Amino acid sequence: MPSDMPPSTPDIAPPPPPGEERLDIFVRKLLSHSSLAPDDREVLRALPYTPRRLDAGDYVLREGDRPDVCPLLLSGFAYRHKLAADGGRQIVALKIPGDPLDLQSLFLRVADHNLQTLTAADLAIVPIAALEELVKARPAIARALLVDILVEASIGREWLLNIGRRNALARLAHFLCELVYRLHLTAPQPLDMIDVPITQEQLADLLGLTPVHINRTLKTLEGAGGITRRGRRLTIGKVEVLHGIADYSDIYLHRGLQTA
Amino acid sequence: MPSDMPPSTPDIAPPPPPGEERLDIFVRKLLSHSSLAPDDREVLRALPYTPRRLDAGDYVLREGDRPDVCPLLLSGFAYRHKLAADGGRQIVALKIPGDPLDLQSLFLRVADHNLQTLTAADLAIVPIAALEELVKARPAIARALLVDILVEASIGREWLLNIGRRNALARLAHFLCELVYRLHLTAPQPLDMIDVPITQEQLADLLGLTPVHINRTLKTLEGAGGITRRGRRLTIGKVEVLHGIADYSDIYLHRGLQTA
DNA sequence: CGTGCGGTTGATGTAAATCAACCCATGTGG
DNA sequence: CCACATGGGTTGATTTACATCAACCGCACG
Repeated sequence: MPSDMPPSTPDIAPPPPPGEERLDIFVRKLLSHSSLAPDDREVLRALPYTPRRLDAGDYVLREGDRPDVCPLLLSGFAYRHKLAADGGRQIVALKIPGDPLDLQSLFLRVADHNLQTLTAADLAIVPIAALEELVKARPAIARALLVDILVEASIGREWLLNIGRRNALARLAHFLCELVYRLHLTAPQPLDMIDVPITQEQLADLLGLTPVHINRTLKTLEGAGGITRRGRRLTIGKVEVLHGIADYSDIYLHRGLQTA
Repeated sequence: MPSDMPPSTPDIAPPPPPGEERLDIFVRKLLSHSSLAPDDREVLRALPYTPRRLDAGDYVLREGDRPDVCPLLLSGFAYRHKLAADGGRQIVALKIPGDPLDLQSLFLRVADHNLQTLTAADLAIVPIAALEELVKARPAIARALLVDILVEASIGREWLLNIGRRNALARLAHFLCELVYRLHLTAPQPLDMIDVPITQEQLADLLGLTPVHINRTLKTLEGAGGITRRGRRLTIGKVEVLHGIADYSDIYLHRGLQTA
């Protein structure tokens, strides 16, 4: 049953790094917006956890759950989503490698949304007690985790603008831009040709559109040179092109040591 | 210049309570989602602040600002908004009496959105130092403030669902429902006939629609019995009607002592 | 007593939804 | 190894919810 080649969605996750450095990507994510002293980083990397491998589409958390652990996303993608009464679905957040998946459950009793993997994914399940201890003992770490929460909220506000006020083409380009920039946060090397392992239906749920319309919009975006597609594979081409179409500015990501 | 009768928008704010109990509504807001010991409440109520009266439409904060104080909203309404390149505007949060307006600036250096009053409003400007001291000395207060941030984020996710996946009528009804419930948090008495002091253009920017379409949607919502209008005055009638139209559930508000 | 902002209304336009096929790759079971 | 099922993806025809454009109205206030 545990297979390195998950069936449906192509596994874009890089192979899990060897040995004891697996939480490093999480630390790098925090460093993208907060500064942490070397010993703080060390303590974070030494957090106890149990690894967990999920297939594409597995649920991490369901609305109404009362979770008691804190999962970190080490590889693969995941997303939060909510359902309307008529069956409509809205993806309200996309999580990438390095992101903590459920900090809020440390403080809110019941989950207000669903959390599902987009691709096969590796999680690190951290016991809450360990995290709480760190938060108590290490103000800088507590602050970094809080900033991470605030940045996710800021991204949510930008999504509201995107969905509420931009047309399909700009919406799509904006999302792809954001994806490039966010992936760049934990991957210092230049990221030009990014493979986006997302289905057209998922893109639709993410952007408040229809799969059919996503299909057509992808085509015109390809015509404009922003992306290239071969079969089911969507890769980002010229980020500058997306920029122009998307009216993109990344201050809302609060990159760099933006901590006040 | 300081006048008790602001010019343009009708002042829905109740007259500021007398004497030293002005921060009480802020404490009640926190108590709506967190439990605080009597002495914690007392300390909060005793926070130092300078009162500030704003007219409708005044800016509290602009995108790019580096604020160094923490304003609380004691009376009146305010909202956060972001602008698109084509001039489109999206309101991304509505703040009601009792809400802290800018906790995030304690932790993020630059503001990622604009913050503007909707009506005339009374603020309490709390020096950051005082708040930081409380947060350090009182874990329960720190936790309550964090939960407040998390609940706002949860509301933002619900707005994404609302704007991304519901039609104009449901969207409008959902927003009005939320408003009733949130006002109820700090006002224990039953709230049936609520006056909503919001312009149709602002409603449009809030829901990702056009003023014209808001106008027509209001008319059909009135026809359905959800609201009543006399001239420029919009008041909420039957909340149950709105419920039915809006597909509303309030778990996302995390009411009650939901702290984990 | 104008002036202006916000509201109202109708006519028209259009971006995106819906409906309905059909295609193609992959996986599966006979 | 083929038959078939399945889940995306693609494409065209049609519909529709909402936007846009353009008046006009009416209260508030200066």
